[in-house]
Amino acid sequence: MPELPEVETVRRGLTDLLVGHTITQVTYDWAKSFPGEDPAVRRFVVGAKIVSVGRRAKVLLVNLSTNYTLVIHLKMTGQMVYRGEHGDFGAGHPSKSLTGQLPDSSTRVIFTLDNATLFFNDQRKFGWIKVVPTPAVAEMPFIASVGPEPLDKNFTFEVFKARLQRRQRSKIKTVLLDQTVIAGIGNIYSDEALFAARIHPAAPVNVLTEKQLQRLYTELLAVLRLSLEKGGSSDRTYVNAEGKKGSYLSFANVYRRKGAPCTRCGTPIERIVVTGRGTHICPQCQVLPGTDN
DNA sequence: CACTTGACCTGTCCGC
DNA sequence: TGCGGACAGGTCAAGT
Repeated sequence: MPELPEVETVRRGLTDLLVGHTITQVTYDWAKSFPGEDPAVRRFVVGAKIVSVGRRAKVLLVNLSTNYTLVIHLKMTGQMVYRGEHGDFGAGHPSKSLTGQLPDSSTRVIFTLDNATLFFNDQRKFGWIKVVPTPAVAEMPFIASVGPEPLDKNFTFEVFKARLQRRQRSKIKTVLLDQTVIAGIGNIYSDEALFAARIHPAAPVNVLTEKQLQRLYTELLAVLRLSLEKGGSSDRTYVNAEGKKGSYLSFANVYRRKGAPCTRCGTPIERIVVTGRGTHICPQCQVLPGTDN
């Protein structure tokens, strides 16, 4: 479930650890995870120096000196974990790491660097790495169609409102999860932002008042910023570039708290399904417009 | 076009 | 203890 705060945390970690270092070898054990047969790998990845690490929505962009980019999507269980040449610092901190000795059974791709090793682990194999000429990244369909970054300073309330207006009749949670509307929001932060703004996730956009939209905008940015500060959310498998968990979930009000008392009113949190997604609400604080309970 | 469902995968958890 | 099934949730493709 890496969403914007988790991917951004990984990006920052990789920037500190990788920039300036050279990829000397790449191995992989799952073809859908990495285009190992593509000649571009041998020509433009092996031997390349890492010049910067970027992010767009939930996608990591590792830019290489060859003017190629590793485009990485972690999907639900992907990890990019760095181990220095002195080896396994995760093992010394078992309570803070989800990864012990690497590689392990979830390791899909191994990047050998001049000074270290970088592991792409992905238990469920949904994630992927593509090798793309850097100027072509912007033309990749997902990148070309993705919405604005919510933590950019240009992302004002007016922009937020205008983006939502494209989907007036859709359920607000479904719209928040749509990457072409706003970049980087997934199940955790949509549930948390809607709770904080006291909006029912199944409410259609066009029934929301200006005041509710204002609250949603404010709370959405607040939960993203708080999570970034806490190093993201580690539900099951998420770890940062050093193999360590984030602590945001201990601040979550509804996500994965089914049955626990609402932090605002004490009512037990419920789990419902909205557009096929597990969704967490306080049935007291988040009332669907047009209903009385 | 808007919206929903299924596919992609594996590990965990729950009930019997 | 073992086993079946539900569940986790990001994105794309296919179906209604």
